[in-house]
Amino acid sequence: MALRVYNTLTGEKELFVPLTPGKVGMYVCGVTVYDYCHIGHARAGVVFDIIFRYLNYAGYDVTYVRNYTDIDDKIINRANQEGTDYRTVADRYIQAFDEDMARLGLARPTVEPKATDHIGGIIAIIEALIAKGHAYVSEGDVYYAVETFPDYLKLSGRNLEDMQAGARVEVGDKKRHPMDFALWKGSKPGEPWWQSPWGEGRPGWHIECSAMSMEFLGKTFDIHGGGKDLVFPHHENEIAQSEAANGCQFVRYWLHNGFVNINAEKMSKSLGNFFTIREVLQQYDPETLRFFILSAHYRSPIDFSDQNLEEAQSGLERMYACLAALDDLLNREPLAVDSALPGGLSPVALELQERLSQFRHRFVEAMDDDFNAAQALGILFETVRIVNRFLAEAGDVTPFSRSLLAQARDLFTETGGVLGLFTTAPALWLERIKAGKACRIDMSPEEIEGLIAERVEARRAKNFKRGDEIRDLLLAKGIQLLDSSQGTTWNVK
RNA sequence: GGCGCGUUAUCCAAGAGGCUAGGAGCCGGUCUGCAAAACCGUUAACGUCGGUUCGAAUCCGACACGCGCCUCCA
Repeated sequence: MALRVYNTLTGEKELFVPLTPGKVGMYVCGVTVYDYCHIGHARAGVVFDIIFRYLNYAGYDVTYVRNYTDIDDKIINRANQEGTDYRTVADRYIQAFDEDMARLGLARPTVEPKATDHIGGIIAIIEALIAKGHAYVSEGDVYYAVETFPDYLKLSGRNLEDMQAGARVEVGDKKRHPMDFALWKGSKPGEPWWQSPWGEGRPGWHIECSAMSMEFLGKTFDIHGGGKDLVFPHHENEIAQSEAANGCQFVRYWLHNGFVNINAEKMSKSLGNFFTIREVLQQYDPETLRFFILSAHYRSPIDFSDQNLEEAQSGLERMYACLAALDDLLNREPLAVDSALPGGLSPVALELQERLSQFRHRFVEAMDDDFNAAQALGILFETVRIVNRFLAEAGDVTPFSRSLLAQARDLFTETGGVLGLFTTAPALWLERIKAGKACRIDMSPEEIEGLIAERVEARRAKNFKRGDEIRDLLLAKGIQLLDSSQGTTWNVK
């Protein structure tokens, strides 16, 4: 099997063939830095993170570019509101973005360019477009003339007439066609500006991505990604700019991730139904959020809700608990005698051996099918079950069973590396989850320990009534007692 | 209005002509003084109506419902 990806441009899954064998150039639209990132940004970040990781895993030498758009109307507006300058606003939210993405465990892209560091490249493309008759100057602004580019709207599969039918496009005097868009905007007093052949001004939205992708990846490159909402107008306009300026294909494979929904509706600023990443991370572990995102295919919509996050956490806990059990066992000394001759293996051991031998192949098959992480997680879960079964049956550890379990552990580490999971020592992670939940109760650990001690006494005296009373009392406060042969511990439900 | 996507069991969610997806839950078991937790086992589904086919969740058509883009958006 080979990697197949869904290409928005053709509307089909296609065999992935890079421009240069063994190498991949990938550009993903980052963010406009004027506010904190929300869960939608988290999804886009995580989705393209695992695409990046998987391409690396598959042996490609990947150049991954993810930009910051650090000059834009919204940034200027924000700066004006605060009585500061655009640079202060942009730098603040670049830093916030970096913090959020780091917490989500994203690998750093190869390059993370800023639009304002590429004004020269931007101006060069605009000049080329004007020279070729695709753009025109109008009162200090420069506009792209969409009618000069026959392929316009090929990505979103529309045509100019349909777009205008129900369109809410203002017909400005400055534009020749209502769909024309700004490449360069003349600056008003007090606004940031750069010197250009058309006077003082700043780039429009879209052109920065054409400039930065060309700078780092060339005129034609393999993968361009972003959220579905960028298909029109952003990516459509990028195509128009780059292909008209360079006279060659811009991007070979267009990949777009689906939205994050709240109650089956798109999360968006205008609807006011969004959660920032930092808000959510106050309540949920970052890896839980990542796991939640990976539990659905990247192109499908995903519904953000407490129930779904709780379920994600349960699932991830199940995996981590298995890993913790594995680690625990692997840290023990195996028996010297190797009783388990292959012919004498138990059915469970045989099944585990069989599963492990297929594991990598099945994982790759899932990921090769348009990065189907949800299916890959299913394979991990199946392996967890068989490992648990083996663990429950295995008495003493023999060198042979130990090698099987070590193999399982290595496979989890390997595939976890692709999915960005299992980055924490399992016992530590489980402990952290427990501690996080403990913050929600209104009882001190001392009080709890005191009651547990009383209950131990009562049970020793066969006063089960009192013992159960204490148990119920604690449970009512969300504290769950865990009795074991080693004694009683507790956690928060 | 134009263009596109989706509908899988109680819930979340893969799959895309014949092959156990998976998770959470329910139920049963192991454990326990009884429970809980943990682990194991188990259950059930393809929106409606037609069509193609030996065979349809899967392909085709119609319909219903939901959603998205067409304004800034990941």
